[in-house]
Amino acid sequence: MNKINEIEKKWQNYWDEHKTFKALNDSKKKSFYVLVEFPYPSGAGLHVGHVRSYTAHDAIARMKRMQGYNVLFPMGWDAFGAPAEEYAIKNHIHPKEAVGENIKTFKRQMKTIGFSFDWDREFSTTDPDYYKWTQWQFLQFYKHGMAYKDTIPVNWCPKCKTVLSNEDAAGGVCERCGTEVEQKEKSQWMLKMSSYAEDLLNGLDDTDFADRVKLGQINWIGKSTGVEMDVEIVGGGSFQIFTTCIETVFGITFFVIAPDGKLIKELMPRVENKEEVLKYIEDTKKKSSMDRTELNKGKTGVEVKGIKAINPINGKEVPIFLGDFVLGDYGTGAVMAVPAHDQRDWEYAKEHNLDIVEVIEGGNIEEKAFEKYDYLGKGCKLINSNEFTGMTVEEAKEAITKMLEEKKIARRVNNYKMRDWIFSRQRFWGEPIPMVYCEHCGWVPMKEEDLPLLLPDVAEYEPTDTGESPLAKITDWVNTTCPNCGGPAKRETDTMPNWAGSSWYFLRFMDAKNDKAFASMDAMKYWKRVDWYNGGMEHTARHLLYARFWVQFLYNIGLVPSKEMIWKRVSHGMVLGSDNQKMSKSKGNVINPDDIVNEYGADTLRVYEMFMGDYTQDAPWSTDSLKGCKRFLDKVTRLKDKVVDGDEFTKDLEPIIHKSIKKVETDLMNLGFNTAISQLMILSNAFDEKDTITKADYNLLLTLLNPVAPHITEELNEAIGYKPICESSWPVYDESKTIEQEKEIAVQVNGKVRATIKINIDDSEEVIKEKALQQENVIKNIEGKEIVKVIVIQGRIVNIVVK
RNA sequence: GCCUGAGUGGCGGAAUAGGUAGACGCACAGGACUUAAAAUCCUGCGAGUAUCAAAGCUCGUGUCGGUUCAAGUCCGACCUUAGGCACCA
Repeated sequence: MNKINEIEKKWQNYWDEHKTFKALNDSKKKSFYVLVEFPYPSGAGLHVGHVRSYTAHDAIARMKRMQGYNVLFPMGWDAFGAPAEEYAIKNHIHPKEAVGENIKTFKRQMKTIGFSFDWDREFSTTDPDYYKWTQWQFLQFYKHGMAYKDTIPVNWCPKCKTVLSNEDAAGGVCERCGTEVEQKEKSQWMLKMSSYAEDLLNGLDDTDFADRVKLGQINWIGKSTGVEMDVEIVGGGSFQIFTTCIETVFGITFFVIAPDGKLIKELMPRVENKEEVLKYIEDTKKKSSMDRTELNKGKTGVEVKGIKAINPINGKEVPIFLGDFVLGDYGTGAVMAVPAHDQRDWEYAKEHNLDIVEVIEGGNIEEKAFEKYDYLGKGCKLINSNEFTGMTVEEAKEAITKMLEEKKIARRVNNYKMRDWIFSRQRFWGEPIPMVYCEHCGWVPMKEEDLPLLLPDVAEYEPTDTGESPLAKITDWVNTTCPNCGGPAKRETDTMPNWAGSSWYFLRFMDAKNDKAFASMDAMKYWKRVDWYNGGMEHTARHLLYARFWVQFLYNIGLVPSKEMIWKRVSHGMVLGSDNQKMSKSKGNVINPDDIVNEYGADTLRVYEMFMGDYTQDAPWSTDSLKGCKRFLDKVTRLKDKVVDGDEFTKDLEPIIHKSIKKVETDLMNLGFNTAISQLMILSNAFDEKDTITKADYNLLLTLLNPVAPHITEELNEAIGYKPICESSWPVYDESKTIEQEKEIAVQVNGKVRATIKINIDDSEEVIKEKALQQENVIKNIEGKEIVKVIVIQGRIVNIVVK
């Protein structure tokens, strides 16, 4: 162990022994809750990317403590999940053990880097004491009608043998293994998240998420406002369609319905070409969602013969088609097709030789559809639309909707892309779903007092070929009695998705040891909310949405104090390899934080990761740059030799000192970590130019640097005989002292800098003007020209406009 | 296709409400100290042009226009690039 590591160890022990970072639930101080996403403890150990965001928020936590806040900065483990299970299958080690080992490694690494977590609140989502409450909350969802079983076509990964949520199957491939996803009918637990769509949208107003985060949420929820319209079928019956472009209703030349929807099943008895239709339905099922969403594959479909629909606006009979571009689970599962004004419909019409009727003028429908993106807001007018002809699109939209509403054949509705949350996984390494199936009573929830429902030890981790969880093989666990009638019953063998445990963990941190409730109302009221939550960009859509949904539900049943429990959400950029590529074993560009700590020390690693660039942006690793940060810390260390007694700041260092306090403080709170460090470098350089500095000067520099480099600063501070920085207060700057008396400003002639002048802060505009006009190079440049005006911006610039 | 970012030296990146573009750091070059190396210190470092040397001058923040006394910053069109969403009616 080198000298640096010894010093770092010394202070880490000091913090441990003194419980320096313990957050109190009964404090009179103002609360401040900083949260970094708890990691999945993978076998690879801590990534330098973790170090970046943890250091950033560690610095904020440390500063806030010094500013007198009771700071909660917790850490835990999101340890359920497929990777641990994959690892178990491969190596025949129980995930519990593998995860336990990984957690040990992560924790050791975090400690050597000196993060100021309150380790007394540590837990893992896999602890029965924790997942007991995850299960308990599931029961609340169930009891309030928010959890239900449904047989639905779901995304099925043939390799992982599991069902994937739409989110996990994004792009038609399994997020985990990249295998193409198939469609399979399965009975699944679902959470009625879609009923919270509007609330989740509105709730964003009660948060301080970064704009790009809010937009991510909004996009994911995917609200569209439109009209639902009834369509009569010739010879009886009707169905509904949803459209956002009711203004094009006169352009309907056919309807398209979803092959996986309910409507076609109802119509089946009347279909003339049953065989053809059934084949198409089967084909659609076989297609993975990859094929189905492939844009350039052409528009397949078959006509549903023997059934015609009536366009409600003009009574015209039009054909009905089956097309797999229409989704059974969005809107009504049926659409009106207006090929003149929708590219998708246009292509379908071309492929199947259907009429194209133009109803909005301004495009060239011979070539392609004239779509809403093209015509909206441009004053385009309707044609071929009876009494609506001549109206602008915007007028017609309203007038047609009104007319249809009056006739009671249409209503204004909203639709959301966000679906209900598929909550079942056919996996072993997850929270067991505390439900029991009884022949007599159906699905019955377990009694709350019987929780937790422990995950049994299994010998085989592989999912069964039928896609059931390995739990299904443990018959003495599966067979149980019905909590309702006492008869024989079977347990649910599916487990919860990985997102479950992470949807409420931030509440548990507020009261981590509570065995009466997931967290007490008092504790939640004291901490109020997560003041600042940081995580990866990849989690800003889903995890955040799930967590917000979970909280809103708990709020609605009176279990949490507010509807939104996360105030500010920011996300960090990735740390890339030095080749500007994502770090990966195969590319050989991975940096192990342990190596850096051993060679350069934790403080250097911390300073470097804060200095490397814009926190919200990706940044490549550079060992050279890291060395530069080591040099900076060495310089700070050497400054100790210049220290002389004195408990006041050196007079002429005062402006830069006060400026530095201000800049470091505001930059840290605005994610400007790199500029905060650069200010500290400037301050050190200013100290270095002096022959001597006072203890007060030095202590100030160390205090400002402490949040980022907590070990070395404590050591140096101790050496000059001051009490530990972690037990001291953050300095307060004096605004009036940040202003420098003398300043150099530029003098421009016609916007071009021609000279600089020194001005005094008290100089009047006249004095400055005069000074500027006396400059040699200014005189040269205005010679023989007429001065139109002289612009003086106090303390900034002089611009002389000449002709 | 839609929605977000981002384009600034050799490199990472600075530039609060438009006001000296390139802070701070890295790399590089020259010098000092040293028997030597490391460490440290000093100087230079956007391009071009001028000069014995300097001052100076011209150009320069992805491209083309515009607004302004003044544009990296504001407006309009576009290009490149990263990410998200995507047959969502």
